Order: sequence, then C-alpha cells, then structure tokens
Amino acid sequence: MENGRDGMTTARTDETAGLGLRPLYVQVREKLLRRLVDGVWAPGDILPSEMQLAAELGVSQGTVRKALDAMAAENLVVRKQGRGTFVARHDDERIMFQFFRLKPDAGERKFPDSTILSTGTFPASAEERRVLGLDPGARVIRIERLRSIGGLPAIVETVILPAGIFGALQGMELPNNLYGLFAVNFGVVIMRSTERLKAVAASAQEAKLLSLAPGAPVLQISRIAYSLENQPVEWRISTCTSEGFHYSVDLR
Amino acid sequence: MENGRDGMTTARTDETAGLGLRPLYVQVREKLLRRLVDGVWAPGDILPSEMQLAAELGVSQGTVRKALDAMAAENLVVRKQGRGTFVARHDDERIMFQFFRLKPDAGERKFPDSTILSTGTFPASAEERRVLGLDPGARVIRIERLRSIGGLPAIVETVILPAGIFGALQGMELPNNLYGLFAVNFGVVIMRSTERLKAVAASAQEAKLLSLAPGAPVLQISRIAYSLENQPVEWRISTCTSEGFHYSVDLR
DNA sequence: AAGTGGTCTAGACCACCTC
DNA sequence: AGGTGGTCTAGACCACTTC
Repeated sequence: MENGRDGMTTARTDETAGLGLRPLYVQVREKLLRRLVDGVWAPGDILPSEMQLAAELGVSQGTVRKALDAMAAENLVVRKQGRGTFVARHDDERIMFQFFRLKPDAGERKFPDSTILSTGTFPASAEERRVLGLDPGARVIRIERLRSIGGLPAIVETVILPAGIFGALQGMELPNNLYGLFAVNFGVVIMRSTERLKAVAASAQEAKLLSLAPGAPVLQISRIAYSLENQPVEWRISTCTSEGFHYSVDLR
Repeated sequence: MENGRDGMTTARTDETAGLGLRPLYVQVREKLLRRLVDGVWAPGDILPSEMQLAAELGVSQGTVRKALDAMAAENLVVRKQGRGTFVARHDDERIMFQFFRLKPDAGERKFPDSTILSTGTFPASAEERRVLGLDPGARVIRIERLRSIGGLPAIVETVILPAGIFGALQGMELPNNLYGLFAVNFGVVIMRSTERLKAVAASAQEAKLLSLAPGAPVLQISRIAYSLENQPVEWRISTCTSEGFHYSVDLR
C-alpha cells in the first residue's frame, strides 16, 4: 500500500495530509478502537495477527505492536503468547478486580450477589441529565438492588441508565454482572469509570436493608462509567456498610 | 563488553548463568532502580543518555529505552524530549495528583495546610509492628496534625513512622509535604501506597477539630506507603470531613 | 550545529501454543 | 511443524532543546 511511509531507505514524502501529524501508532490504535466500537470484533474474539494487521494497514509490525501494547495497557485487549491477541472480556473475574473495590476486612475477596428491589423508567432529573449528558425530555431506567457478600447484606445500590440506549433492558432478566450484559446485548463496553466517595449517615430505609442502626455511618460511592467512545453511560450510587468491609485502592 | 548477547548474526551463548532467564530490559530496569535506591542519582538529577547507558551496560539503545519507558510508567523517572531523562521529583504538585485524592465538591483542587498537634516517639504497638514490619521492641514516631483546605479544617491525621529510619526527624521543622522531606533528608522515596477507606462516626475530639457534630459520619483513610525497595515505611490514618469534600478515584 | 528522546522500520531469535 | 506474541538489535529520520 502506497502511503508515503517506506522506512529507512527513502526520504519521507510528507504528504500525511492536513492534521495527520499524530504518530502512526496512535492512528493505528484509533483505527483498531473504531473497529471495537463498531462491533467488528466482539469481546472474546481473536484479532488478526500483528503481521496481518501490519500488511492490511500498510505499516510495520513494530508499529502495530506498539498500538496493541497501548491497548493492552488500557485493558482493551489481552495478549497471550503463542496464541494471539483477544478483545477483552467483561467476565466477573475482571470486573471484580477492576471496578469492585469493596473487600472484607479479613479473609478472601468475594463477588456479591444481587437482589432486585425495583426497576422502572422515569423522566430524567436535571442532575441525571447533567451527569449522563442527556437532552431535556430524555428518560432513564432506574434499578434498585440489594447486594450481599457472603450472605450478609452489604450494599444498597441505584443504577441509572439512559433509556435511549438501554430501553430494551426493561423486562430482561438482570444478571449480577451488568457490564457483561451491556457488552453482549447492547454493544456497550465499559472502559473506565470515576468514583467519588463520601461518608454519610444511613437513611432509615438503607439502615433497615443493611441491618444497621438508622444514622449509622456508611460509604456512599457515586460512580460514572464511560463507554469505549468515552461517553458516560451509567450513573451508579452505592451505599455500602463499613461493618466488616472497606474500600481498597492502590495509588502508584 | 562481552556478555553473550550479540544480536542477530550469532547464536546466543546461553551462559546467562543460573536464574538469568529474565528479559534483558527487566535486568536493566533493576540495575537502574538499584542506583536510584542507592542514591547514585538524586531526585531531579538528569540520567545519562540512552546511548551512554546502552554502551555502559552492553545492551542496545532499544533495550535501555524499554527499561526507561517502564520506569516512566511507574512514575520513577520523567522523560523530556530534547532534554533528557530525569529522576522524578516529589514536589507538591506531583504528590497532590498522585496521593492526595480529597477534592472539593465544587471548585478547584487545592493543597491542604498543616498544623502540628503533637509529635513524639513511643514503643510500637503490636498493630504498628505488623503494618510496618517492625521487630519487637521497635519504636515509632507519631505525628498528629490538623489539615485545612481553603481555610476550613478538613482532615485530622496521624502519621506513624519507624523511629529506626526517621529518628532524626524529631526536632526538625515539619513541612506540609512530608514525602519531599523523606526523599531529601532520609533518601526514602515513596513509590506507591495502598489505601483502605471506611465510613466511621467522628470521635468527640475529631468532631471538635473538624467543626462537626460528635458522631458525624467521616471518611477514615488508612494508608500504607512503600519505599522504592517496596518496604512499608509510613502508616497514615486520615479522618476526613465529608462536608463539601469527596474522595476521588479513577478506575481503568 | 549538536545532542536528546520519539517514531518507524527491518530482521533475527526465543518461548509458547496448537495441530 | 508452523504460527503467535515477546525480546533484542540496528539504523534511519523527526521534533525538540540547548548552545
């Protein structure tokens, strides 16, 4: 493919046209990301080999490698020596380590069960529209659930989703791991999230659900989850007991 | 330098001896890390160029580059195009973004002031010995301080340090940014930390210092900070108001 | 002009996996 | 045996900084 990049023997024909001054491997990363977003490759699929991608895109293997290494560092793909490069799966194990930061004070980390308390579709509040970037008049799905860890109630959670994206979710059987459902049924892949934590007093209802005294201090986690396109697609408010559990972060 | 690695023209003489089967760039990274630990290069110093390091260590420039890229990703060094590679500084700005996660609910992020409440040296408790990996009979320095953000009291903090390392700190003027002091005066560079968060009820003393009602819910952050050698060297318990502030994390 | 890190290519060998 | 990603080298050009 003639694209003006031919390595060390020839002068570079500077026809990268317009704003094409970003590094080649960044452009390759964006092309591959675009295919992920468009669902050309689904989670768990194997990607073409580095050599094949290099030939197809008209760049060297090393450039494809640098793009894939960057995507692996972002948890978008998984590289397996001798096998190939795969689109990252949103299996429970991965979600557990990447997004679920609540751990027992002692003992093994466990994944929580979920009991749905209520679901429904409502006009989005002003704050919901602001957080999720929705237009006036937009609607949202609200899911309330109680999550238990090791049989003990630990988290009361409200999940808020744009009805415009997830409307078909109403009436579905809701799995414990929502992000897996988002990926498989809606093509929405959660790439990253931001969380804001506060200590608050438990409301009467929260205290009852969590077997705490009313007004007991609880961790309130407000999470905004972003898709591959970097759009906010979920707002989740989790109220967590601090009795026997803590929120764990590594800073480096 | 004859080390059995000579690239593409000759078969590899597998004399890497014993357990030397780790990648070359990992070994280079460890050699460079050793020099950082030993204080051969101080924070802010410029490192030799990639070419010089490559010649000195008997590897190619590309291998040195991969080691330095890894160290840059770990925040150990900073690379500046056209200038050189520098040992990371522990200036306030960097600490603020890397370790200080408390942000105002609205407005700009600010760095807190500190007022020392008390300091002293004590026999380490059993828990302090466990957390910091100290021998029986070891002593610790305890520093209590009140930190204010924008003039408002926000954090009551206890810092626990092994007296065996930081004994000379007693009597020093304590700066706001302790990690800078650790690096400059004790050669202890904080590389990473782990934090555990809980919601608890403020004690009478904490409530008074933070201008809260007794029993008000507050964020309790337990941080263990690790040196370059990956040894725990500080245990810090911060009690933070949730009135107007939140703890912020990015998960990716 | 000289030196540094950043990008890109090309080709070799190695370790691992599948068939 | 053949294919894949992982490591290592070598050399070119580019962008940026400093003199």
